[in-house]
Amino acid sequence: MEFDSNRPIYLQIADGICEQILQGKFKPGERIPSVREWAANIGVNPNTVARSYETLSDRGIIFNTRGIGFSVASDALDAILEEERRKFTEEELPAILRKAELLGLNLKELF
Amino acid sequence: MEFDSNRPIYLQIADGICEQILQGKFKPGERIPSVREWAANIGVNPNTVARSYETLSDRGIIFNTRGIGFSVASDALDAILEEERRKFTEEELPAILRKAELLGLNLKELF
Amino acid sequence: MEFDSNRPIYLQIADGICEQILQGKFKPGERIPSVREWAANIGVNPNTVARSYETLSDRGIIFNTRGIGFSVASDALDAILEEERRKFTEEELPAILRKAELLGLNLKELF
Amino acid sequence: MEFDSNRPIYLQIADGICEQILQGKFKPGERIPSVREWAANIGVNPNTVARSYETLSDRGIIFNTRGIGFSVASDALDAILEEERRKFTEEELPAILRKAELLGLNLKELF
DNA sequence: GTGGTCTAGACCACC
DNA sequence: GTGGTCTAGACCACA
Repeated sequence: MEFDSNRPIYLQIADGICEQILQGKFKPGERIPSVREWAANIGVNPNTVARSYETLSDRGIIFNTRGIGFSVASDALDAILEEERRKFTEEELPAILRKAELLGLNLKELF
Repeated sequence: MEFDSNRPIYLQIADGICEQILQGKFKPGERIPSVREWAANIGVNPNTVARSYETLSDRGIIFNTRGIGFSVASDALDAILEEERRKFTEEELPAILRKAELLGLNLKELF
Repeated sequence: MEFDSNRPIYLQIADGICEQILQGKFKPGERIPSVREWAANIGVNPNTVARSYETLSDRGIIFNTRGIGFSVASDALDAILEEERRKFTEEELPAILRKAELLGLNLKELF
Repeated sequence: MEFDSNRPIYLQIADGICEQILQGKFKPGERIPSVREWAANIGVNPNTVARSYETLSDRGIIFNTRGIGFSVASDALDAILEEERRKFTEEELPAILRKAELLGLNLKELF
């Protein structure tokens, strides 16, 4: 697996998990691979994957069962989409609109 | 001045200067404030501003005259616009459109 | 059965058994369910329940008879109450009162 | 500095910082010691202190200025008290009341 | 087996 | 100088 060096690996791993959830490869309620397994799989240090899982857990997308491992939360899909929509409408879209105006580009023409 | 902690301050400062050039506050051929002056103005370490000026200089937007300071290049506006328009239409806009579709958001409604 | 992830499950199970003894659901001298049975009942690994029983056994609340299983000790109620009351009045209550004062909360109002 | 082995060191460090803020030793807006400095001071690995600072940052109690270090948030005191009050009234107090009832203790007498 | 914590030490971007 | 990230490897509690 390859990573973009401009973004922390642990976040890119988390992104990847989210994507797999959105694509239905990891389903709500199901276990995801263990930290060690996934780390070996993608060739990074287990601590790095642990950090990815921890952030996903904080965001309510996966949860940990002691001694068992991490599983996809039942509302993971909603949580992810909700997160993304918020970021999009509150941050990315306004930024793009502002920039288009600054550059004198007419967005409607570009569609 | 406030900064987004997700992006290096020196780049945000450079962005700000580009914006002021686009808005006509700094005109081609004119000097811009000294590193020290600008740093004091926005409450930042002079090294940071120096780095901003350096990157702008690398991009041909400003230039340095020994003993004088930095001035706006004669073709600064074109340089900025060309650079930004390319990035915008080739990278940012397609990415945004793809994402909007992925999230099931209707862009036209959001305008 | 649901568990608080901040406290080991085996201790939470032990707490539950103590409670049932205090409530009279498990009476002194009577057998309690086997490790396997109880584990299946609450959906937990038998090892975990075994550990719960072990700690209760150490505290003199239940005892093991070879070939029979675990039973509630004759003085289990006293043992539990004595243990808990001491911990409560000497440790927990003073801590709570101290904290309430520190936070500027009036306990009497909160009842 | 000594630590209770039943609680992660990084959380105990965070607790200590909160206490110092409550006591006015670290004031809102002021810098707190750097990660490395504090780590050397209390004799733990810098990574451990970094984790403490990170959790405090997530909780809005301190904030990071790039290249400068961490400082106490302006509303740190409120944030801490708010956190503690919530934990107290929603978790600790109900637990204590429930336990008192189970033990047959009359709380009002104990005051 | 699982994840959680901690250490040691490295490299990096940024100020 | 600062913190952020990553690796390597250890030990532990828990299931």
